[in-house]
Amino acid sequence: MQDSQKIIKQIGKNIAAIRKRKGFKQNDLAQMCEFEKSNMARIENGNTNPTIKTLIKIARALEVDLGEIIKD
Amino acid sequence: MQDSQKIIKQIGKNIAAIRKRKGFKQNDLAQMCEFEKSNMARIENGNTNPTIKTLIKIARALEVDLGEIIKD
DNA sequence: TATAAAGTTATCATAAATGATAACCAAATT
DNA sequence: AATTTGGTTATCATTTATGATAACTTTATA
Repeated sequence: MQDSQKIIKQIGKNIAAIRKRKGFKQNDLAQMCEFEKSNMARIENGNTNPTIKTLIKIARALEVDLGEIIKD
Repeated sequence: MQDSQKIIKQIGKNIAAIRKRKGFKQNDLAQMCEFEKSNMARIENGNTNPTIKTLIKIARALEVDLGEIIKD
């Protein structure tokens, strides 16, 4: 769906923004979440449809509420 | 992860609560989301790790913000 | 400009979400 | 008790997220 895609893109932007604000590289964050940096890039660019578990891991690594990541 | 599981269970409870409050059956909601009622049961019971797109569809069908669904 | 570092994209394998269908269970109603 | 209705679980197929790896591009820095 086109509208879901917009939200997914926004989530990616949120993650990237928080990550940069906290001074992490994509690779750092990927390692903290125990997944691949290629996956991190896919997520930040909205090129995948992440599971909620993946987003939970990211939120935890960034020490923010899950809501911070999904809000637009 | 065990902690992710708790959040996933909570998300399921949130969905079920909102659905009931709005007077829908699992099957109604499933049809609105254009997926299977078996999948709806899996999600409400926390027996799967839904994608964000799935949760977006549910939030839209229930006419609530995505945040309402993921909050604990 | 060259070199390195960060990010992106591609590819293939594997694990898991969802589709599709059916059977089963629980609760309500007759 | 029987029937119906809503919810749950099981199974198999298909699709897709992610793992794993590598190459490529972009950006920063010497």
